[in-house]
Amino acid sequence: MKQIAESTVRRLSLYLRFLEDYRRQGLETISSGDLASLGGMTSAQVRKDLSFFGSFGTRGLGYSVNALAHRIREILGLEREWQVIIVGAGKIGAALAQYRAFGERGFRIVGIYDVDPARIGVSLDGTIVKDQRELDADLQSVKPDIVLIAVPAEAAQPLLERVTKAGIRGVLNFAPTPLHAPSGVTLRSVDMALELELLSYTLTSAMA
Amino acid sequence: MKQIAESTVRRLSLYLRFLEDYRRQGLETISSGDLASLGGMTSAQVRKDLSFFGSFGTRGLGYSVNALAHRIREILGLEREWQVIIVGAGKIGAALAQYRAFGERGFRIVGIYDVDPARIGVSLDGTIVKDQRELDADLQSVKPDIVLIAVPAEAAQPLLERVTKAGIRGVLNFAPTPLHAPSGVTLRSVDMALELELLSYTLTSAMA
DNA sequence: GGGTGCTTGTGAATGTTTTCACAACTTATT
DNA sequence: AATAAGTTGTGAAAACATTCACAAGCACCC
Repeated sequence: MKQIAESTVRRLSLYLRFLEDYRRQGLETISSGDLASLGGMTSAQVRKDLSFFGSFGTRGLGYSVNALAHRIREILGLEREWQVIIVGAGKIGAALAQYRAFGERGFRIVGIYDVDPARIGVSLDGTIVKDQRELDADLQSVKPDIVLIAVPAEAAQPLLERVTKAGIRGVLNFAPTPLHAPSGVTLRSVDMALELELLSYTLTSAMA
Repeated sequence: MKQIAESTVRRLSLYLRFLEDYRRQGLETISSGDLASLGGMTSAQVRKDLSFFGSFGTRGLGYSVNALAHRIREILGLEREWQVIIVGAGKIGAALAQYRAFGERGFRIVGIYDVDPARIGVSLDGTIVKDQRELDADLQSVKPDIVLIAVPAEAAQPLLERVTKAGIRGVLNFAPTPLHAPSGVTLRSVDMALELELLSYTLTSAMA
């Protein structure tokens, strides 16, 4: 299949949330215009996004809320469960461990690791923090799908190399530093400081 | 000035980090090629990004590390201090309160608020969590520049309306829900669940 | 069963971002 | 002073993403 733009996939995730809202409200159909006004985009954009994956709607009527939600979940790979481990049990790691939105989407936290003896053994939302020396063995035995990096910036790149050598293919990095992953590994970064800088830029430009 | 693409500004933030690394290493000049290989982009991209804001380099030599870093800090609005408050003192709010990377960039946390009596009065990284009923008064007196939203999803939109009515122009939202801001307000969202879904999509497509 | 109103799906047009490619300029060298 | 090596800045081209605009299709009603 042709390469789909990240912006399209990002919107697909939003559509899914709106569909789930609609379902909770007991509504059975939704139009591209409804989705667009919820998400602040145009209806043409919604239809074009969906058209990359097929034709799911009914002309004159719109989309079946259930059918479209199911199809988007399939596209995004959310019909399965993903095994996730967190490395770093500081404040950010702890926040991730108890983050409800992950579990609701099928991301199951199966392990948390740290190097600090003061953190090892502590329970974070029901999961005991393990010694990071057990990480390699656990990567072999548990074979998680995704690793969340929540360690200090300087420890992030070595950790990335360690987990990719162990066969991990998906990494979400929360350390505020750009990382380089080998090809075949999908790396995304959530950089909160950078987001704040973007805000700073926009506020500064708006004032000038 | 012409509208600058968000992707360009995002890269500018990255360049600034690389420049700071270079400065720490005592290097005085850097080429677009150096910046590009650090950030995984092309040298033409780097030069084009910078060209939107002027000509800062010397042909044959490259860019002065100090001068370029200073200029990017100016562009991003990082030469001043920003007063930031956090609403929501749960795990995410607490993680944000102690996040070192904010302070290093001139974002100063001047208040944290929550509605939960169990959290009010607690010190988070030196700042005492205040009762959210004091928020409106403090917005008037402290006049912070930026609000970080770290409340549950269902409380996020009402809170956004409350702070924008009080004159807040910049908001960074961490609740996993799309928000709608009035025009004139800059809203950005960090949606960790959505990032994981993007990862899920890429991993799923790569397998197929 | 035909008409009306609404909504999709999609080529074409437009707008935006990235990449290319090279003249122009700087420094270093002989 | 002339040459060589290196790097910027930038128009033009290419690639990519969004918006337009409308034929096609479906549901509902009379």
